[in-house]
Amino acid sequence: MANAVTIKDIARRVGKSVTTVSRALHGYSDVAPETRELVQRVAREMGYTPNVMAQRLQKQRAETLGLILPTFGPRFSDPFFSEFVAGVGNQAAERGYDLLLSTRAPGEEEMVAYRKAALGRRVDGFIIIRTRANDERIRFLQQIGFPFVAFGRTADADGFPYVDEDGVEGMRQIAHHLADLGHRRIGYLSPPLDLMFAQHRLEGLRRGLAERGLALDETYLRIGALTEQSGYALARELLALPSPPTALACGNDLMAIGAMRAAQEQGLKIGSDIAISGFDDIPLAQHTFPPLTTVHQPIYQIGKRVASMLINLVEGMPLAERQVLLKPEFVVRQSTLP
Amino acid sequence: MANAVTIKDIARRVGKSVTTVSRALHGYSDVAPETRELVQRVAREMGYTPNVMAQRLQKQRAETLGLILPTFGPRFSDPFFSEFVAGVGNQAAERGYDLLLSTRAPGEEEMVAYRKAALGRRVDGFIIIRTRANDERIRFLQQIGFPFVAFGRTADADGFPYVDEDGVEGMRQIAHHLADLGHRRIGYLSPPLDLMFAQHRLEGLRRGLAERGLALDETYLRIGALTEQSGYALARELLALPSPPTALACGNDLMAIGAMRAAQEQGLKIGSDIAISGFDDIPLAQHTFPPLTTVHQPIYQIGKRVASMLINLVEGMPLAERQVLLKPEFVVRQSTLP
DNA sequence: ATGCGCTTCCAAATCGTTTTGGAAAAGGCG
DNA sequence: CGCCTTTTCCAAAACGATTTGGAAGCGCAT
Repeated sequence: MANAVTIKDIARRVGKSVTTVSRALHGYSDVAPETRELVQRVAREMGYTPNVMAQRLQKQRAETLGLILPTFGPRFSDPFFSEFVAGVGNQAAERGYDLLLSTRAPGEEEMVAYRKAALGRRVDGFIIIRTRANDERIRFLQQIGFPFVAFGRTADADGFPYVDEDGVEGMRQIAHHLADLGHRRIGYLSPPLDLMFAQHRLEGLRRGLAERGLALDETYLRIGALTEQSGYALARELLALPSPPTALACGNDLMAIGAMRAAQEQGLKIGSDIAISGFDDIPLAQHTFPPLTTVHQPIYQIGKRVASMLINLVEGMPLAERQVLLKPEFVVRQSTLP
Repeated sequence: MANAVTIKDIARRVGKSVTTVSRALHGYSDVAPETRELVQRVAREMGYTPNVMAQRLQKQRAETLGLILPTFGPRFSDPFFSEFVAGVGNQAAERGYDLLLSTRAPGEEEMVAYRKAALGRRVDGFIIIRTRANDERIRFLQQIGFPFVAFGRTADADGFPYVDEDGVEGMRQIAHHLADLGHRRIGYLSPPLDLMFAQHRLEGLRRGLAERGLALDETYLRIGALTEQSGYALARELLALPSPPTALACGNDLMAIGAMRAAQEQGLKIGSDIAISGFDDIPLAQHTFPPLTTVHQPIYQIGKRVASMLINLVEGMPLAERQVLLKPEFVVRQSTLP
């Protein structure tokens, strides 16, 4: 690795001070046009690239956004995350920011990671995802006054900036859909209820059913992890009941995929024998057999939007909207149709 | 955001020089035990956290690994990547490194991203994934002598450090498996052949079939993207042939999932009417219906390993093995069994 | 008293930028 | 010529840490 060209090298080469070189490179008006061009030419010739650490130290900004994915266990592979990360990353890049990524299971170590990154000024702000009803991460960042934008809300309607999709509304539509198809025994596989979106979706289901004069039968309610594995196991339980549900709503697409397998293993024809729905509309949802009825979340766009808001926040620009609640888009596919 | 505590503040508080404080905090032997303890106590009390940018500037190290995911289009969601990223990220964290993540479509902009991150010393080294037969990224990094470790190889067996799984061997086993089941009309959906692993897998298939006295019928060979979408479209083409294949090997699991849907839409029973295999063994492969026969890649472990090698490289430690070729593990599930 | 070796400390340089607060030179004008 | 502006430049400070190269103080042997 050849030794890097610094601004000092350029200064020596063109016979000017480092100040002048720096200002020339940034197009300040107090440097003569010829000097500016000379400096810029020489800089290009010498292959100068600014040392980012030095710039950051001086500017007192990390030009970096932090994103810590809450994951459990190594075999983590939520398609949801990759798309969100892509959105955040691209938006960040567009505005000259880096993306610092970690994965950490919720808990002690997770908080250490936040503390270190925030207090060591490794990042200028955080993006929080998978908000919890009572979210320690958010509490910490609020307490030290560190910038962040959340994808999701918390239980106490605090004033922090967020983007979220209206999960109540989304699941309400699924409830209507299933009820209108004539289903009366409707099961629900819920993600853990400390996750805020899980509460919203459950509430949406309840409300939607109530609006059709139905109530959620608690024997058909199961709570598990956000994985195919868990969806599979819980669906098997429900299908083994003496009078099993005829429709199965799932808290996310991954659980729905697991549920589909469970149903297919029992020889059920999905759509006609049993209706199954998901939530999120991951790319895969179009490619299950049959394709999955679900609620779309424009997750890539949300990633971009959250990143953009955070950068505005960090740079002290005004936020057009501090709190964004997106209308969900219900997508009917064959998995709920006879 | 309260103003940060610096080493200077501590120095003033304990009435010592910054040198002493710095050395006390790092446990140097030339500071009196009482001083050391005093300094450390005060540092804790004042909530001191070192400013990472300053440390990095001084140490001339970014303590950061770079990973640029090559992706096409926004709707990117390869479960493969998320797991790899988790492996890299966790290993990096364990050894005190950050992970700088971007996504960029192969091409001009991608190279700009590499150039900027490398020459601006934003990162200490790169992890290269999805190696191309003729890989510009690798050529560039070799040329400037910048540390990197690849997941995958290139066409010219250059001496750079890598970890890879033996795709030839993996696909050979699939070929044997399908041939031994009696299949004679075997189709193959290949990823683009500029991807090195696609070449290996195709070669493996050819070799495996040859070892059973068979040849790959070129009319059954289709090349497309690494997505369900593409697998679906190509499988439909093959199934529409006058005498369609009875087995379909796919270059990765995502393509296989698309192919499964195409087959199921035609009313074929997967396993008995048509055999379908994938490659990678993403978590989802266990949860398709029927579960997918595939070749396992310990992708999380590979991520950890690659990161670990890169850190060793960056820190000038010796590499136990510079080039690692893993034996693949063939996983038979129901998608190829009658 | 002198010299030597420890222990403990620190001023100053360094990393590579940006910014501050002038200063010198050049040109215009009475 | 003397004065005022404008243009063009730069020395030095700053960002927050680490490292280098001593120096001071002390006890002990000579």
